[in-house]
Amino acid sequence: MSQSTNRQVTLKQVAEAAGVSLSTASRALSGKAEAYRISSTTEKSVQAAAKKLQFSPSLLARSLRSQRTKLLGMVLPNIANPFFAAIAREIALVAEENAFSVLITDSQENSETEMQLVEQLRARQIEGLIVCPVGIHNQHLTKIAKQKLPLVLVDRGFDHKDLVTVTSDHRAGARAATKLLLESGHRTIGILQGLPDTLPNAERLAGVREAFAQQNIALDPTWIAGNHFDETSGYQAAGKLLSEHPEITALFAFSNQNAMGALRAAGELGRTIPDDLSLIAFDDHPFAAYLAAPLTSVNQDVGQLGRVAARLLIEQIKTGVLPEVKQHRIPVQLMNRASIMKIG
Amino acid sequence: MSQSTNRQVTLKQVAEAAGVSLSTASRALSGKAEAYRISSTTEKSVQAAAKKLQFSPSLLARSLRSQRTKLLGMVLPNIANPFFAAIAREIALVAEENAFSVLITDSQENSETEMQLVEQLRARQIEGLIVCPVGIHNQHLTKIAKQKLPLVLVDRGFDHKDLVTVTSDHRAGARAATKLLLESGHRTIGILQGLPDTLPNAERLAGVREAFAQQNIALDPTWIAGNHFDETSGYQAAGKLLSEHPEITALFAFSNQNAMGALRAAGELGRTIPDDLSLIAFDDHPFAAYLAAPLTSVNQDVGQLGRVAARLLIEQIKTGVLPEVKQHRIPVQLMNRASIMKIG
DNA sequence: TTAATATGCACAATCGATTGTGCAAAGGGG
DNA sequence: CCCCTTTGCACAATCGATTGTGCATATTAA
Repeated sequence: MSQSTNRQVTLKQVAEAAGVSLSTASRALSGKAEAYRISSTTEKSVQAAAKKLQFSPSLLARSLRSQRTKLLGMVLPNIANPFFAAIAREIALVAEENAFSVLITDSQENSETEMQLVEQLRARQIEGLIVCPVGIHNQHLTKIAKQKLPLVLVDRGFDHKDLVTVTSDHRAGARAATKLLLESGHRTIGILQGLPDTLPNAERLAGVREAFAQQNIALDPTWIAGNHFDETSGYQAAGKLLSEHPEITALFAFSNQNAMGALRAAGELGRTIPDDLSLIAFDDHPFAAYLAAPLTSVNQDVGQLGRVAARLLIEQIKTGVLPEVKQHRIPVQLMNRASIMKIG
Repeated sequence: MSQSTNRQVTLKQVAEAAGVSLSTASRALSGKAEAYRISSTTEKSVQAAAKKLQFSPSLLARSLRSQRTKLLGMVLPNIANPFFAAIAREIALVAEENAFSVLITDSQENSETEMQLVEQLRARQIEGLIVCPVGIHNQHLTKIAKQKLPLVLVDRGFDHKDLVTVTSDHRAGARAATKLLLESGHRTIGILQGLPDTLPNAERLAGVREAFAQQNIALDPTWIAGNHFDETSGYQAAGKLLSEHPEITALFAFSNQNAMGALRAAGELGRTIPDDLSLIAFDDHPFAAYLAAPLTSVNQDVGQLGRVAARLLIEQIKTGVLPEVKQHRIPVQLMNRASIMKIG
């Protein structure tokens, strides 16, 4: 007897099968029998009917009535990027534990698209929103926050005190990485930066500058190149820096994709790592240890990044109030492998 | 004048602001003015009111009434795996183009979890479902299909004629990879397999056997080891094979994670690639070209995998009928790099 | 035996939209 | 000038659940 009903089983059918009213059926199934004085006989017969009919309540209807969708929205610049994918995963898992579902969307690193996606998600009555912003504009996000929709920013934040934000400690990471290069004797260091004007990029640059300042060494602004966190930018910036400044002995890539581009450029220019060129990167990567020169990198704790963000959001939804601490910095870890050579 | 209303703007408010009834407002905003003989004066005043109030219709209410949620469900074994993340991305983008949103969930490679997630998604009244099955059980999926919920399987399918499935041509890929090893002179080849009893694994094994048979060479079953597509399985299987069969000159890893494990094991056993050991892997990877020995691999077309699946699903939803062709095989590509050494 | 309380459940409103139908007022033909 | 058609819009049901309230019947107390 295979049942191939297309149509959903509704509460009404369950109620009829059990010979009770809609309201009684609803209460019997949602554990409110006692509170509404439904006899346990009735309660059980409703439950039996529900089981027999394989009743599964429409979350759509429930959400409309209760004004609670148990839906979370998420906007990422690129789902396929392992870094964001890992964050998405943690968030999805924490959400699942709390009976939330997650609508995951991809802004394609485009601020316009990001805004549209945010609006679409709002139209779906999400209860909370997690965004890894492209990082250029933020009016649409402050607007969301003003309208009291719980919001958490991850990875890329803004210099905005009221927005709940979870980021890695970009500055400390960049400082540590730069310090390592300087202590290894490097004096001319090329910086492959990501998207300018974003907070992570600015903070990483600040970290670099701090490390230089601490050692009383000058940082030449022309050693900085790049305009995106992607492979192409890394490739072009590395090519430019290495040809314009042959004296460069080390590169600091601001993302693992930038590092990939640098590897490609270095290969084409005949410079092998670490012998002819040292390389350090922000963002660890599963394969980093197996590269021709195992890549020394600043490891972001993506798991923690995602979990903290998810918890902050869900807490906000449950309590209805903003967390006291708005800015959360997750420590990073320097993975010292073998892509840096001591010189001098 | 910053408006910080928490409450949603509803159609009712728009109707009142424009001085018309709910039904008129609805029709004026959904382009049905002409069909229902709403004067263009009225139409415009409603639209103006909607704009002024920043009205955005509740998709929840609309969905309940129209029985169309514009929601897709997706279940992946591991969102953080770049392979699945890339598929997810393509699907999300195609969905977006067609005004669908996607609920993405993570089964954690667990068949039980997968079934639960499928049920949860159904409760949300999704209009279609894409699953990359863990691959062990399929009753819950055939049941879905029987109930006429559009369903597409990606990557891992089942030997089930009625389920719409999009997979890489595992068999041809494995055959090509094996053929390459054999033609390079390797005769003792270790196979690092993935999850046994799954279709991709079975098909890849079949491809391996075909290649051996074509060259009239015997394949010793004890050369096959491994029980998962993850790094640990690759590590353990490689360790086992290399110690039990020191005569092995080449490994064929059935996933890039298996390959990572193999790299680790080989490193610990002091065998360098490709000099002391050749390696080929299923699944390309962004970093594969930069490994110590640039990894020769069978490249799956993840973009195509995702796009074809998404289109098949949406087509199914729109037309209401199953596609004529149910089994779709996406060609794979052999990326010949430098992890294989010719011998003999 | 009667009034007061407790028990058990149904009625109906509601969430926010969509849509079939009905009823006025305006316009046109004879 | 009257009847009929068209124009323009409102009323009310509906999707599938949740929930406040009200009304019987059963039980207990006096």
